[in-house]
Amino acid sequence: MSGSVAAEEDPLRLDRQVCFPLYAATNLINRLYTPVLRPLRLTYPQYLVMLVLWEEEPQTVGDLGARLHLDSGTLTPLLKRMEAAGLIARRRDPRDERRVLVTLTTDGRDLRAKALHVPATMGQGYDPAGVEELREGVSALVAILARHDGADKIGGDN
Amino acid sequence: MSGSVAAEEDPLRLDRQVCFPLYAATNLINRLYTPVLRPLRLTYPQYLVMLVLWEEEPQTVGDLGARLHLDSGTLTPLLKRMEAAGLIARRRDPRDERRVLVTLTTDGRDLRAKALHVPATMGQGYDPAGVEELREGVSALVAILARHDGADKIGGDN
DNA sequence: CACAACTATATTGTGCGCAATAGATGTGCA
DNA sequence: TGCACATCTATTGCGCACAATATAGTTGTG
Repeated sequence: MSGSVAAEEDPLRLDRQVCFPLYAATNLINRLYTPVLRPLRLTYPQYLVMLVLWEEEPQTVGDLGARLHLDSGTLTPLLKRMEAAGLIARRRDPRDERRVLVTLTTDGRDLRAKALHVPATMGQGYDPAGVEELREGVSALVAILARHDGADKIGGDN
Repeated sequence: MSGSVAAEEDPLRLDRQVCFPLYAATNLINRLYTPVLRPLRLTYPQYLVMLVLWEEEPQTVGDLGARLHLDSGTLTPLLKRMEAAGLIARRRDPRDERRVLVTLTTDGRDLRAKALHVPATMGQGYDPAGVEELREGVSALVAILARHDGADKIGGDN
């Protein structure tokens, strides 16, 4: 290769990437959640929707998308599967027929009790302080990324 | 909600989750990479495969999977698309016909020059020290998660 | 040599995730 | 009032991501 020291700073090396560990961690976490969520008959994204609905009800598809950073192309079929599973109900908002209100069924509300152990089960064996630090760091990144997401439709350089 | 102070420590609150910001960041990043990688005719996972191959060649499907934490169910069709795009070649290892060796084509090697700007483009506007700190934190998490991943097939408690 | 156990990749089926687009409803403004 | 424009959800097409399974190849043991 080149003899220059600066050439050693190869920006394309996999272990220089920030995004790759995030990508890998997400895949690995998803894989670890799967067996824990299987008894609840939930996938990880469905679990996230339940977390949001357990906090507040009803929510529109747009509300859920804003909270989870997902769009209708992802949420509509996912919510239909959850509706078919009897966890939620979907109906048009009579005050604004463009909106779809998502509410929990009794089964959906009852499922919360069975989910209470999930965070503890998943968090087992990790240093709580380290995890909290990581959560804050990644959350800050999400806040920045979310500002850029879709921003180019409007302003430009925010 | 409840009057109890302990009840406020709801483990199911979305903003208590560590995994959700990781999930959201990954989706947001993927969305931001898409327009940058489009001129290279690469998706983000395909870009990761190219990063690995630009570092070393040839690699088996298993090598790529170990490096990226993906299995053949994901890689096989992805690699076939990259082969159809003329970026890589796949052939059975004559020394061990079970293995498939993945190599770059000339086009694949040449693409590296066009990819050199990608890290700088994506990293624009971020504090390098903060990014590096985050990278180390998430990488450490990946290392831990990877130990658990598939470990239950063998030992049990690592 | 036989043959069971193991390894590596491929296939199948399901569920995201998103860009692009469509279609229906609401809003503002002349 | 009428009509352009914006908003909200749904649909389509494609590419992951993975569990479960299948298939082909290799190795170890007798």
